[in-house]
Amino acid sequence: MTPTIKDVAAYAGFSIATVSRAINAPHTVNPLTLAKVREAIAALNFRPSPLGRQLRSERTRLIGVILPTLSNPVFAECLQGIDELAAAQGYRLMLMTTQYDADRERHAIETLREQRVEGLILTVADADTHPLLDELDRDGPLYVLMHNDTVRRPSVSVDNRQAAYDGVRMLIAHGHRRILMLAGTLAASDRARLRHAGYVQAMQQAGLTPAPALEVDFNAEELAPSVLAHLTNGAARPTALFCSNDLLAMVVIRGLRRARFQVPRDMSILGFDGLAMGELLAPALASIGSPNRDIGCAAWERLMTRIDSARANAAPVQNQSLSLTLPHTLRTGATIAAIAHEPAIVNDAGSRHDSADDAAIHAIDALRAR
Amino acid sequence: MTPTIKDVAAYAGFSIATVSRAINAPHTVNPLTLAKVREAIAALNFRPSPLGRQLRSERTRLIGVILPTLSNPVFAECLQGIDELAAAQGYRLMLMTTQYDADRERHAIETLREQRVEGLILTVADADTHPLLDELDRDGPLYVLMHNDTVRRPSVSVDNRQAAYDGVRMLIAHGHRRILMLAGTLAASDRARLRHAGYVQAMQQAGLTPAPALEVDFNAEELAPSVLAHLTNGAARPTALFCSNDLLAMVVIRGLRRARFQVPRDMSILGFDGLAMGELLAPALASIGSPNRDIGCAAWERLMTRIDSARANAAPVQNQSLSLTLPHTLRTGATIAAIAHEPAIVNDAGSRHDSADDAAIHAIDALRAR
DNA sequence: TTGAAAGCGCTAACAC
DNA sequence: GTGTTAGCGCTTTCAA
Repeated sequence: MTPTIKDVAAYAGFSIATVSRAINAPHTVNPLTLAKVREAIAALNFRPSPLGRQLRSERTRLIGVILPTLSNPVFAECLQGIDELAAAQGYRLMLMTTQYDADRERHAIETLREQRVEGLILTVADADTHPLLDELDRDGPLYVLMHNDTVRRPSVSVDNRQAAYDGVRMLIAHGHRRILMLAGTLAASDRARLRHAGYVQAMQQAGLTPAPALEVDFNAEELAPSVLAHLTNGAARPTALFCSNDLLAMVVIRGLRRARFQVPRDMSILGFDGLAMGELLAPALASIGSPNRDIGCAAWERLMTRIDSARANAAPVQNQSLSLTLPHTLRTGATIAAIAHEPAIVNDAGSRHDSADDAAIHAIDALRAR
Repeated sequence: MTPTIKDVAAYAGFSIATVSRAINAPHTVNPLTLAKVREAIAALNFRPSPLGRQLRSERTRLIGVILPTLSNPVFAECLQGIDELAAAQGYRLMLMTTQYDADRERHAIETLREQRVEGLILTVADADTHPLLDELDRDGPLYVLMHNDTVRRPSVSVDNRQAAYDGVRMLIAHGHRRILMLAGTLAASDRARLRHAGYVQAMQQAGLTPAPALEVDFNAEELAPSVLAHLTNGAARPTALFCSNDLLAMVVIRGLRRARFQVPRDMSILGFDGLAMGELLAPALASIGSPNRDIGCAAWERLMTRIDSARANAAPVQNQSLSLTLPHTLRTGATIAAIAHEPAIVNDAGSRHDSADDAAIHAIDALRAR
């Protein structure tokens, strides 16, 4: 069916070795021979099978990518970055998604390992306590985590604790004092934990009382009554919500709206992820931005570094820390309103500002200068 | 490094043939032997290399997926559907993106073909006039197109012309008479062409004058002044815009907003794609929905059918048409306002409705009954 | 029931 | 500069 190197050799009248050389080291064969071989290749529309090649050389030029889902643009953006570099460097990508399911994570790793991927780029729910990763450390292919925020393993992410801290400080700078954190059903993830820690830190530092993260069902059409009660009832209701991701923020905004709550007049909202989509909302979603594409690219580069050094010598590169932290951004948006009736807790005891955006910008400047 | 079948054989004290049989046809080996082999496999943490296996059996269980981009959730959703089925059926996916670039399309096909994928699922800019697809028809792997709306090739999509027609009729039913179609920079795609054809048909049928599609730069922060002029100037300005996709619609809404145009009061907007995200906007985006996930799944199933029948006998299945059309939906949203000052052109000369949504629902019923 | 051996497509020694 | 040959990990006759 598909022509093999043998067919080419027969057609050209040379041995398969010569054909192989003509393909892989053209300068070592007679130009005339080369021409004939090339003609044969063209005539037969031959393309070398990577299978035989890989079998021989132990190099597959294959990288596995394991993501929780592609429904969240965060991961799609990462993948986009990875794909760009992979294509440019002649690697192929094998993709599997897990929906955060442990069984599927295991299955994906098994499958990709069977395929002899040279490396793995992945995002898991909780990196620290992940037994599969220990396995990989021992004898699996090299890997780099994306988004998982841990110093214990090779990873690329933003500083989730710091980012959440910055974001919540911004809310506080806008005069908010009753700030609640909302988390998706994946409250157990390392990121969610760290984001909550940042929230707690910012609150305490401002002399405010942090609360446990409120879990919200992501996929529900409406906000659960119990959640809505938390958000809207009584005088002690929060004036601002820190949502652990943008998709969640959008769902919450819709839920509030249906409950006749206006954003940001009745409730300020801060998301996390900095989805491009958020800027198209009205009001534009305020969010802590994570450079998803860059995270993908950085993960790729880390992985390549690891692979190259593993190939060169057995000693892994130890002069760089395992985890790489990329800078986050604070995207001010129109979903945050300043609370006027209480004095804002901002260090620069300067002038009051007219618009929420002005205040936000100053708040950020203050944070950045920190 | 990684254990091979030989290591297992040596460890278990049998030949590699027996090990192979123990793995692939357990019932043909002595239970005692089987147990020993399995023990060896477990002890060495052996997993058969698909490379050797594929080399032998000519089956890679590998499917290539080629998409323009993952930044548009439309494609991410398709991929999600494909991935689900692939995982369930023990296939692996190799992904490449093209950014609609012809060179990259060619390169992707070459690469995947080299990898000996058993099939290809892809979306191209324009399927009808695509030379690479002719090549695939001749001697490439089997393929199925997604989203490309053509009867000439194996494909899965919605009926773009009909969908656009339905959508524009809905706008007309809301009393709009000056309706403009906006297209992204990819106005040359088969889909864009058909959507415009549907628009033209709906307009003409209502005795209105269709206009050429107005091209809008997708990535620009602001709408181009020339575009804005078209949309906002004079008494003849359009009252409704049919955007050839949701992302474009969102960009347009933002641009209009910046120009102090309110949606839907000053301009009604209808998108195309039915992105889940659109429902979270405020106002929720009206859109012609395409079942992206299902399109991915259907493409998968078509491909499997083609592969299976190709394997069974050389004769391809001819009793099903090449292209499969999936039903679209009309998602009414708050971005469409009824125009009160002109009588709505609706067949049911019944009662006037209070809200735009009511009118829309009736309009759809009317269309559906057609 | 098990083993020996051939061969899938290719690369890389080594010989000529 | 070119050919011969071994072997990558596996499946699959064919014999025993």
